[in-house]
Amino acid sequence: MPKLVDPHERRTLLADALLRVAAERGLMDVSLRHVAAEAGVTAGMVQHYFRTKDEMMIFALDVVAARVQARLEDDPDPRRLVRSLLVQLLPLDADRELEGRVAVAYHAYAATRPDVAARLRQDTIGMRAAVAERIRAAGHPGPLDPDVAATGLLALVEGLAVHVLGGHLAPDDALATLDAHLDLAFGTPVSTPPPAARSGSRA
Amino acid sequence: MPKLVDPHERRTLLADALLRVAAERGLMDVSLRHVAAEAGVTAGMVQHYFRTKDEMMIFALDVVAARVQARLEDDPDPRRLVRSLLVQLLPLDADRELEGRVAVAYHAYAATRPDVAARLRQDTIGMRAAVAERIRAAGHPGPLDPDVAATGLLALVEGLAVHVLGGHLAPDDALATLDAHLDLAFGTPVSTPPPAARSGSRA
DNA sequence: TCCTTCACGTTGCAGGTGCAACGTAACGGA
DNA sequence: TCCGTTACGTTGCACCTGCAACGTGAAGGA
Repeated sequence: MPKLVDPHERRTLLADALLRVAAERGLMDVSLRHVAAEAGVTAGMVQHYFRTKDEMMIFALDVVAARVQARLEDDPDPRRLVRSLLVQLLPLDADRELEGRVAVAYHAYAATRPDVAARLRQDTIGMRAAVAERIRAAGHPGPLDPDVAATGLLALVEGLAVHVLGGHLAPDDALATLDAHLDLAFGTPVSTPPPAARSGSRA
Repeated sequence: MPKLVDPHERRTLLADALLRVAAERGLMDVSLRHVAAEAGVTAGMVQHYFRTKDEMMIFALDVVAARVQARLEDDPDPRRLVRSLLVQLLPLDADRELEGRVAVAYHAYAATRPDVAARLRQDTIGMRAAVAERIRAAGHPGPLDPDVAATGLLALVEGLAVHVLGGHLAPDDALATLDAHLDLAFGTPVSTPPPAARSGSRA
């Protein structure tokens, strides 16, 4: 065998280019040629590593899912673990913002591609179960059923992410909202720092 | 002047066709020709009523916003009003499911079109202010600051809608989650009906 | 009756799309 | 040294895209 190239590395390189294009110009602008240009390679090479465009899109989704998973460091404290899991789904820094834009784009994309939808669903359901389990493990039952609380937290971060990405909400407010709901989910006393100047009437 | 045609009616007809295409096949499949075919007219007529594709997209967004607004009936009870506002953002029936798919698609689209983003932002901020005001009007302070609660509720329904649309969550569970959080926001006793069989391990 | 004005329909174009087919250079085992 | 395999690069094709340009029929005021 010649050339000895790690295919997975190449595919990951291309997936990164795709994610950059998707985040900056939207999924509608993701084409073989744009991805190739972004990666600095020819369109032919992209075709060499992905037989079809859909295959490339799904691989890119796998890449981000794996990275989110990898960023999770084990924490003995259930609430801290859940919080770190949820916080990294919010677009609080430049990297998460890119991933957030990609996520929104993929949710729209999933509406027409059943296999993409299945992939997203699997991730969501897994996280929900994990969150519910940690809430139960925490021991202090709050006002919410753990399953309801987990469902709510997952949906909440999803919505907060969308609102922050759209510029509807300041990142700090998103974080404060998340923490307040974490308090409720974990049955700890609510300690909402006074919201800065959130009025809603000045726009 | 000949032919006497109501332009707004025609544009709305085309916008409806666009919304159907967007909901069923995704925003990537929204093209002048597809919209025209869905509406049963020629592409030339579409061009006659919208000088550019973007103009058509934004008009369609205005149409749904106006409809959501129009469906709101005044209710003296703050909580009932907020609930009816939020419930209609969930894809609980076929019509709302179409609108939900459109909304997700537009959120992705807004990432690249600043004017679309501005339109969405305006709606979100308006609703947030309205919800916060009603929570305050209700009188029984709950565990959450009204602004935080309003922000949370809006983000929650956004996320719940995404999860229901993706098949990650059953509509009933979404509704139960919303009601539980409404209880918290309005400071009323939590009355979560026992969740049916929400396990998360059966998918 | 004419003739302007509106409401479309038709045609065409330059560019982009996914993808198949084919070419080729280089490495490594035989 | 030969030769098969791998890793690309190149070319081409059928199709779709938004949009401009132009054509046409009818309605209604003059």
